[in-house]
Amino acid sequence: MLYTPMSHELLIQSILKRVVLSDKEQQLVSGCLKTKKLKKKNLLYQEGEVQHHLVFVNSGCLRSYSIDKNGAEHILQFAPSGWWIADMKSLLNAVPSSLNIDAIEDSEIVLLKQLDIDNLYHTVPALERYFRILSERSLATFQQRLIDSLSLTAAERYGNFCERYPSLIQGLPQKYVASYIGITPEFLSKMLSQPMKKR
Amino acid sequence: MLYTPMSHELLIQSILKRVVLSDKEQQLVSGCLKTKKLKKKNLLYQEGEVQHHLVFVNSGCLRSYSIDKNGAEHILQFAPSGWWIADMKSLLNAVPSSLNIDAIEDSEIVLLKQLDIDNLYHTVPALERYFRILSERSLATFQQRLIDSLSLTAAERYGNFCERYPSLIQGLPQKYVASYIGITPEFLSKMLSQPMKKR
DNA sequence: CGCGACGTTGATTTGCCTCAACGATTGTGG
DNA sequence: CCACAATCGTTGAGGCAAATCAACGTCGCG
Repeated sequence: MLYTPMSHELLIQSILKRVVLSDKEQQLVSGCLKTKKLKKKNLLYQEGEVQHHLVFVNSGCLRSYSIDKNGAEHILQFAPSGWWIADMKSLLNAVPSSLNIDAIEDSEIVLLKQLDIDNLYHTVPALERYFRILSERSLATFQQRLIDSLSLTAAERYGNFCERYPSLIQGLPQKYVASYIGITPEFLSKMLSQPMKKR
Repeated sequence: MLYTPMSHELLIQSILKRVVLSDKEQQLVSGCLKTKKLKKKNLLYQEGEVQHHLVFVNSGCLRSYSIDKNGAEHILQFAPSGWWIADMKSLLNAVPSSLNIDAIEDSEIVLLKQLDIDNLYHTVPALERYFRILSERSLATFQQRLIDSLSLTAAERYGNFCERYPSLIQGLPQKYVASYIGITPEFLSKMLSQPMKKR
């Protein structure tokens, strides 16, 4: 008798929200998953390593970020509970990543190897639809974010961030928000103390 | 007796490079395609319209761009021959687009309705794999571009652009390159006239 | 030919960064 | 439970990358 471990529940639910999986198919997916705990500030992946896993967040929150030549961090993505995170370039091409991924809170995560995903596409065809949908939606999000970074001021980008991720803001250090919208913590602090300009 | 119009050849080839399609399946896809010619500077989609089509470029070159509140254009994407282009947010959610799409050269394009795509996923399952792969790769590209825009200087971004799209540069007005990498045409001109700093 | 789009150049401005110093808060080990 | 260090946010002075505005030369094209 097979069963699905508790720590895979959230991930399976995420899939079932988008596509239909038989019990058997759920087992096949579940069989490829590895659960892991990650303490706050601990690195999962470091710049220079090849990232072989898609990462699903059960609880807590991760972030991916690059470090520029001056040592400054630039956050590409936050991944709270229920979200996936990965460096797609490294994952797809099996090349060394230029991103770091770490936990910003104590977290429980689920790892899925890219190799296993490619196999699962044959045994669980619906999974291909799931990841197509996910990729498309993620693509839409990154397109929008790039447009914003090209055409909006820092204050407007901050406003957008607050609107789009109101729940993330709670307990998130300001300097992470600054890094995400592409400004320094000092400048964000000054922005917030001023009499809130338009937008 | 069915056959595939010439103007669908390049698109079908693009699919066959990634997945296997039977003759019958090729016909099914081909049956949903609409070819169209677009003269230089002519708009295909305008800000505020809902974009219902994925667009494949047979020849020529298109661009997608937003216009900010000061009237400045910001180019999100170039699409030369063999590339797809669309505003994913508008396409997926059927909401008004914030992007314009126009031709920067006389072009021939092929249109594919989002509704037809969704139907084709049932009759041509391999198509789902094709678009999954495309979305993932596009996602990787946009992730990288966002990292670059967060962590690199204008000169470095220009260098990257030249490395990544050497063939695009030919005949492309400088102001479009400037808009793509997120600077003004004046500043790009000054950068290029100066004794080429590091990188 | 003449007009409009493009690139160039210079003077000036500005949005955001850098560096440095300083409280406040958190958390940690003794 | 306190003392101390580390982390975080704040504030100020000064600096720089890139924008703005304007003028001008050139080229391609109708």
